[in-house]
Amino acid sequence: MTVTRERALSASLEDYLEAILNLSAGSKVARSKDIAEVLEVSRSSVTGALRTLAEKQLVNYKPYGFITLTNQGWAQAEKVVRRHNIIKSFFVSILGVDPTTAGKAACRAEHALGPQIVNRLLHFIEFATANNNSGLDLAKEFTKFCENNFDKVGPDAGEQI
Amino acid sequence: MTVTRERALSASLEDYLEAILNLSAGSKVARSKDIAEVLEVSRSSVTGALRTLAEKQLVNYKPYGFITLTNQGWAQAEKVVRRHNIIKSFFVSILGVDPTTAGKAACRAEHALGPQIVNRLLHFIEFATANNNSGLDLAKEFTKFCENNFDKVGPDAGEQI
DNA sequence: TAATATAGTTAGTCAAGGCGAACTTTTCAA
DNA sequence: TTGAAAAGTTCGCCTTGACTAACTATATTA
Repeated sequence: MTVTRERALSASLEDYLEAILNLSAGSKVARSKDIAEVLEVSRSSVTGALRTLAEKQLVNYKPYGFITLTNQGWAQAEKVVRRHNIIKSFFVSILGVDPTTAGKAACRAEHALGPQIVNRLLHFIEFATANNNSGLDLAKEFTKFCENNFDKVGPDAGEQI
Repeated sequence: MTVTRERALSASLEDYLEAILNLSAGSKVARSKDIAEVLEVSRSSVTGALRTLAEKQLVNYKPYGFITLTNQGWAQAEKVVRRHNIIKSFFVSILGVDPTTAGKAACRAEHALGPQIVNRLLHFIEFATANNNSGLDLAKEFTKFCENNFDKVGPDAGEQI
């Protein structure tokens, strides 16, 4: 049996994969320039990352050619996106954080939280939804609780962390 | 008014500060060797980090001398520790994650989650506690929910993220 | 107190991941 | 169809943060 040693991707490379997947989904083709724009990185940095990802067989890439994800790369990218969505969803729908802040935080946290915790977050969302259906809206209760106890002076007043 | 431009600390430097605070709290003095041990890093890396932190006036450091936190460094370190504890606490007491996994994840996530979200997590813990007192034990309910829906085959079976 | 073990530092190296400037390819409009 | 403009690449450089090996300072103990 041939074992391909695949080391865990760095946060940075995961970001590139994620961006490529998102761009591919949107417009069918991921252009180097757009990746740079999305990740707020120079075009030359993108080239470097693409070379690395190609070495790892995660993207099909030849200079001046099209950029596509390999099957392996697609799978990896989907995992990242999935993690991202679960985390963001938790922030928004349970914690009541605004989508923009939640998205940015998810971007960073998606590289920090392992499968067990992400799974638990997912379950928790499901739990809240189930509870919601059976009468208790957890998110709403929490929001009310925050309003009563912390938000008296205004939205998110008194942040001192 | 003199403004000291203090750039945000890198994750790595935050880790050093945190380790120094924890060691100081435990044994009154943080030794270079112990920092290396805690962070699983070479002694020379510690020296390098201490030099950087000293430049930023966050530690009092002279070669071969004692290592202590400045007031500023102490304040920063406490923020990091506070963030860490809130996040870990959420993982353990709400999500029901084991303390070891939770601690490691908190270590990584504490650099990724901003004040708003950490605050919300803290509030959520308080919310759960308040609810707990008034009859509904959220954490217990969630655990039950997980057991009923996901843990049928064993603890954390079916992790596919 | 001298010898040695331990702690700490220095110097040199490396890899990752960024950048800008200059160059090459491709595209598109006149 | 040709010549700019846009897109992409290459090159050289920088920073961060880690490492090892070799050195120096401090502590300990016989």
